[in-house]
Amino acid sequence: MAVMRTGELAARAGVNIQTLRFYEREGLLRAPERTASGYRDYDERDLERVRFIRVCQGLGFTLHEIEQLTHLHRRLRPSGEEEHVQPAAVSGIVELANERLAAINEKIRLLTAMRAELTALLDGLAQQTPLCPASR
Amino acid sequence: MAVMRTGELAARAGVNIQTLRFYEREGLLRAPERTASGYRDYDERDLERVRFIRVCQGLGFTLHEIEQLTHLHRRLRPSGEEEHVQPAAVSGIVELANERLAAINEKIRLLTAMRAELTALLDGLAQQTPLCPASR
DNA sequence: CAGGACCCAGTACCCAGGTACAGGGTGCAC
DNA sequence: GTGCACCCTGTACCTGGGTACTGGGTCCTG
Repeated sequence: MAVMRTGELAARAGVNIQTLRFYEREGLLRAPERTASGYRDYDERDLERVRFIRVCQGLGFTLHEIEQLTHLHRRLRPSGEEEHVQPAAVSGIVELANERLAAINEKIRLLTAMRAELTALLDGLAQQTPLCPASR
Repeated sequence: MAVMRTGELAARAGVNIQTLRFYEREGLLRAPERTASGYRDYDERDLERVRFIRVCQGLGFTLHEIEQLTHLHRRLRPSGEEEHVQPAAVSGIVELANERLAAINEKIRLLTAMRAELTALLDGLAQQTPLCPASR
């Protein structure tokens, strides 16, 4: 099970094969299992991961920030009881999470303002342009 | 009036002087007036412009997209009557504007989802961690 | 009128994030 | 048992977006 080779993952995620190897080298993507002959064997979670990376990039996060963000998810995720977060590390994690949250909120704020402005401009144009395009 | 040289603009916008010249070369920033001795002379609008560019970059737009976005603003702006938009060009502009608007909405959607997820994770952690950090 | 803080153009360089190429090994269909 | 589509590692290269360096001019202050 879980048979997905680089070519397929690349195609489904819409990235270049070389990009996957690049992400792996950079530590953004886990090193997957290998078949007996050394072929990488990915699963659906890897696909989700690559898509997540691309979405984040489109939102203006750097690869480094994306790594941090993922790290956060891993540390905060309630993944059963075994890997309970040590209290000592909590405050640092929460701090980082709040920082990231603030960055996200700021982006939303700026985008919302941009949207409002662009919408207003379009509305203004609609008013200025007569409904019947032939008139005058 | 309107005396602001490269050094001041760069400092106020928080960018390198070379970056301003780069933006000018790339057509993102208008070529400003020059003093008799050839010094660039910027005004407040240029400062706004540079800040806008940086904000957009932080939101994941490329310089090319930012150029388009600005172009849109210039074409749509109700800047008095003299520069009335020709009906022929309207449909293309509106189309581009709607495209940009869709991109903005998508970014907002994705960021909002990320925020929700991160917030949920933090809430989960708060519950899992007892209020009194010393207990157990 | 000299010195330091600024500006100019031109060109070379740098970093992040990929992308391509070379030289070789699988795997399976015919 | 060979052809073709795929995979491997390693290394070189490319693009976007800057940044630095060189060799010179300006402007103001002491």
